[in-house]
Amino acid sequence: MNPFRTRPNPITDDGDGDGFSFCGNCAFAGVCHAEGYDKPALKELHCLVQHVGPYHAGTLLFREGDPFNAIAAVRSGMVKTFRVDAAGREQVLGFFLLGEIIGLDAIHNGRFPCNAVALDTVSLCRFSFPMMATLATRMPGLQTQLFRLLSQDINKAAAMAGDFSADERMAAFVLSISRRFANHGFSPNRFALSMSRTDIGNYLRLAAETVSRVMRRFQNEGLLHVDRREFEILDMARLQQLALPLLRE
Amino acid sequence: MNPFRTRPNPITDDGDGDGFSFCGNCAFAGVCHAEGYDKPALKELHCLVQHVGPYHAGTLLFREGDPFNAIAAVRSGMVKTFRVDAAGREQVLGFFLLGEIIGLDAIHNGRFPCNAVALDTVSLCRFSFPMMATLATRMPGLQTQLFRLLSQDINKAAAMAGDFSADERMAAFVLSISRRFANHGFSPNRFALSMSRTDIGNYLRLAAETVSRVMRRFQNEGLLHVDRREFEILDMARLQQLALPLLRE
DNA sequence: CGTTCTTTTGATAGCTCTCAAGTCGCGTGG
DNA sequence: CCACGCGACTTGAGAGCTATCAAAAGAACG
Repeated sequence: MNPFRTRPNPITDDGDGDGFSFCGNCAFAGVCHAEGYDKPALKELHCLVQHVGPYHAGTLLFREGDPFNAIAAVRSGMVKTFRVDAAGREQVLGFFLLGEIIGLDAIHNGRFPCNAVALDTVSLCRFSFPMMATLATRMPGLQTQLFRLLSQDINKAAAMAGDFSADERMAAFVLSISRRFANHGFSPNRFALSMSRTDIGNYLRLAAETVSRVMRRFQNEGLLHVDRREFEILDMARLQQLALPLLRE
Repeated sequence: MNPFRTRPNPITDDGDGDGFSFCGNCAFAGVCHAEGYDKPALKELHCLVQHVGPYHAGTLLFREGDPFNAIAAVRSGMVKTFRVDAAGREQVLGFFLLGEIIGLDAIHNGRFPCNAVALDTVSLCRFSFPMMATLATRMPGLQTQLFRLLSQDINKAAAMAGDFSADERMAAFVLSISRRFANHGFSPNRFALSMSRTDIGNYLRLAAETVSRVMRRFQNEGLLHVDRREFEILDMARLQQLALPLLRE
């Protein structure tokens, strides 16, 4: 049920004859390059990776309160993490794209503070966190990268906590997705999202109707073109200007 | 100027004949107890501590963009971290009380993403972060605690990012302060804050006037008594109920 | 080709902000 | 000791942004 608890598959090669190739997209790629692919420690890092999935859209990857054993990097697809409050309203904490790390917020209590669901077909790289922490002891670069990733998530969460207008939030959201796609060699101007308007709204703390209205206005003003869940950015500069209060990197 | 960059004082005993006594309030206290006070590694941890301060109210401890060298634990007083956006509006990221760790959000970029100011007379324990990371390599308990503290800050920031009413935010704020004081043996029902209404508003993403109005209503409803900056909680249960959507620990 | 979910669009209400004025506390100086 | 002045805080009135409610249009699914 919970792929973070089980060990469904042994490590499998991606089938392209190079077991390391997929790693170029991973948040730990920098560690690998810094250490050099030939070091024994790096082999250990790869040894504790488990490829899990694919999971189809809607699969619950873990549930709030589940014991925390592992973090995971997205190998393909998109993941949404969220909580449901007593009133039944859903709070989306984050969307996770290729290479991004899920589960860092679970370290604190040893339990996941949120649920995670696959938004489309998702494959993950699962890292046992106790093993990773032990390895980080002998691999300072890995420790540093873990600290950085954790620290980065603090900043991401803090950015969302500011009080910004619907326009600012929407612009920042579209830009953030654009940049994260671009980081992996995809077009920064055209991309498809897997989440619903409701998901976007719950993430941005806006009603789904407001998301729809802001998008409409952005289209009317020539900022972007939206066709269902496919986005095209038409005026990157103005989007950046709008998102300025919210984005800083 | 920036106490996080300089080394004003060598370690000094608190004057009570026990150099470790102040540590009971520190976020790293758990590490010390777990490791045992006699271990050499623990001595090293204490060796990299620098007592800095006191700083008087209003002193800028670091500034957005300053290079990051060290984290710090609050030894006495209260600290506010904040950013100022292009429009000149101040966003308060956090208030730091006795024993709480400042600067974890700076690891990511190697620069402080925010400013920090003393709200009253403040003393700190400064920890060189590079040295601490190195030490964490030989001291798994310290590494674990650092991971935990970072992860905790993600959750704190995420909690602030939800869309909650002014009442919920205010109740959660008062309760949070109360609990943090209580953790150090102070009364959970009576405490004095060092920050202004404006600071509270900028932290809770509310106008200062709204903070004032909510407090007035809380007083009228018998939830608490407020005299200038002194607070007394009169109905803990109802406050907790109000804060429920926001607080979870 | 109907069913269902998502998305859009419109009308209205509500929460909080903004602007403005007044009050209070406190330090300064007469 | 008291008057003054400044900053913090409170209180009120009105506006604005976004949420909510409602309904229709559109895509996806079998």
